Amino acid sequence: MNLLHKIQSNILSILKSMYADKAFAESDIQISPNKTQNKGDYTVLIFPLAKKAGKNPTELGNEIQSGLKNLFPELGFEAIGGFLNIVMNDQFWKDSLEALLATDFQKMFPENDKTVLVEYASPNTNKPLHLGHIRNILLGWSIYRLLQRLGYNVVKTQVVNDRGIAICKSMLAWQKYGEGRTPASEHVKGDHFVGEYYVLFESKFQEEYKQFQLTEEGKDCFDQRKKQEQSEKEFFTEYKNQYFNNQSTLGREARAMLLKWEEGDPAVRSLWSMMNGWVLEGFEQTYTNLGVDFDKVYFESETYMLGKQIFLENIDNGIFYKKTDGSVWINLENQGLYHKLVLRSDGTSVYITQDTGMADIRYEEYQYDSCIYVVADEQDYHFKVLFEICKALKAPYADGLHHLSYGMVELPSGRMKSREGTVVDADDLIAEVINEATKNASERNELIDLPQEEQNEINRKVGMAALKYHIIKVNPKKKMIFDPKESVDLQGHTGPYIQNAFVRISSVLRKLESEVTTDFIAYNPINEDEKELLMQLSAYKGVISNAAESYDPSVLANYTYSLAKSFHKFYHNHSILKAESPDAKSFRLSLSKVVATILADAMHILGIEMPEKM
RNA sequence: GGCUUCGUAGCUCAAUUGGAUAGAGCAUCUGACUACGGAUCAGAAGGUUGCAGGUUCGAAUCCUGCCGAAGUCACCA
Repeated sequence: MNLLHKIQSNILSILKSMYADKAFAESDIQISPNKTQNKGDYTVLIFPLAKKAGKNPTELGNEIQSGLKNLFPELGFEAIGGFLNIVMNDQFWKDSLEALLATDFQKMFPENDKTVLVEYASPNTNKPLHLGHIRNILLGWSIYRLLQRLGYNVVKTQVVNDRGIAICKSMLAWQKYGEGRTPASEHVKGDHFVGEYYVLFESKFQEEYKQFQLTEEGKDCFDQRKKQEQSEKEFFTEYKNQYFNNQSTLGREARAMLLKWEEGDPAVRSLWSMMNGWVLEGFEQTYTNLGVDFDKVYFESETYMLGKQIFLENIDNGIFYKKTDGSVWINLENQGLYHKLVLRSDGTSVYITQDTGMADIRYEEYQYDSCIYVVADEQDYHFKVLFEICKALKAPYADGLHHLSYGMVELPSGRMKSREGTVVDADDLIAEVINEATKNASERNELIDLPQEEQNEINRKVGMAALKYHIIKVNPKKKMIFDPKESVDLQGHTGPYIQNAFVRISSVLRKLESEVTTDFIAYNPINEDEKELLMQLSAYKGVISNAAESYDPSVLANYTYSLAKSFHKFYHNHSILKAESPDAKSFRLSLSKVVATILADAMHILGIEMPEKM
């Protein structure tokens, strides 16, 4: 048993013997690292215990202290106010290091037979991926790795929105103006190629709309429908969707195409599958660059009609109700929500219909215990409704559904808007950070002797670490302000800073002629920097479970930085290879090895690779 | 307007889930390579944790009320 744990259970026995009637439990006794200037490595919080015992904290602290002094004469204790500080001895630190050396971090947690689905990415096939997708993807990926580490069987899925009016817009634009061009003929990545036609459609539509505004019809429209005090500009901005749906030629053509698609028209279907193929190929390349993949991909074109049946079957039993116009609803007022439409009056489905059906077929396929939807917080309400619907249906998976809601990514100038062209493209960003890393590498001379291919690989790892770490270090719940300038930073609280700690250790280990041994019995005293490292290393397991259980990879990211920081400090203050004694050398080498192992492991969970040199 | 979330250094983020003197990085200023990699280290400066109450041994964290920001409340996705 670990010494800390032993102290904890002895405090419990002391309390039990003194206050037999109070029912103390081990969980009442909180021991945390001491971060103050006061003497002591760890601190026992006396206040909660004093409250339960009905005793003055100072007195109780002294009582516990004298009890522990007898049991652990080799340790130091100091009771200050409501805190009891403990000074560990060198043996404790050496035992900690040996325990760490013996740990297989891959197997810290026992396997369990539970299955978790993680849904992330989920793009539309009319535009390339952007910065928002990157945050989503990095979150999904690290949650997958975290839960996997906790012993779950994790299935990575995405739902591709590959149908609907938006998709038809780019198809129509290509048909009208594409002149047979392809991604191959233009040497453009498929998703960007199709995205250009989506943008082209929008601009052609805007042209048409502007023309319309100058016609008699347009002017009449403004005069008849404008609200009081509304300017022409304001009116037409607001009226745009109505114009698209009721008057626009392009709008009519796009809707006609959607209708043909739904009827299964062979020409439209083949155009559709060709263009979607281009986009998906482009996505695949971006996923590869981001280092992520999926076990199962669902296409909305195959699932959008699901769910309808479920609602129709549950009208008679009163879960859903039908209005006179034929639309189907559910009343969620008792859950603090509103009435929600689940089927249109014409019998077609809405988004929530499809999501309900999706939850169902996935359950049939995987019998999952839990399903995590990684989706931005603008859809919080949607998921509340969805989960309540599943509960109302008494679905066996209803209690396992979880929305991992994350804040949207904004630029220093505000929210990204495709109309204003302020969307940060994923591929561009990736290229930029790698470029920046390459530029930086060429300014120093560490890689100069390596083959070009190897240099490229290292620069890629460093650039991607900068980008990924910059995003994943922020608490998912919070919206984040993404400054492109800061994202390519390679110094300070960044991914490359952490990689550099690993690189330094790798470099030290390379210089070593013999194996690292664990002969450090005679090493003392353990210095403060070493203690600091050992405390952090011992906390690793707790950090992992904390991050996984709160669905928050940023916990792990920040831990990794703090560990790297402690290492840099240690490295600066103490010589490893030229340590004062063989035992000191072997202690520091062992310590460094564990630091490298944990840094690499933690970063791996976050989807960040470690180079040996940089 | 209803509901939800968020306001911490000039900027971007932390704070062991209610614990001791609120910590990092960037930017600014100063110092450290004849040390195992300076993408590093040490230091200075920077704060009424939006405001006002309350709860208690103790509050950035919990409660109430204001102020401010964002999201959402579609027969959109």
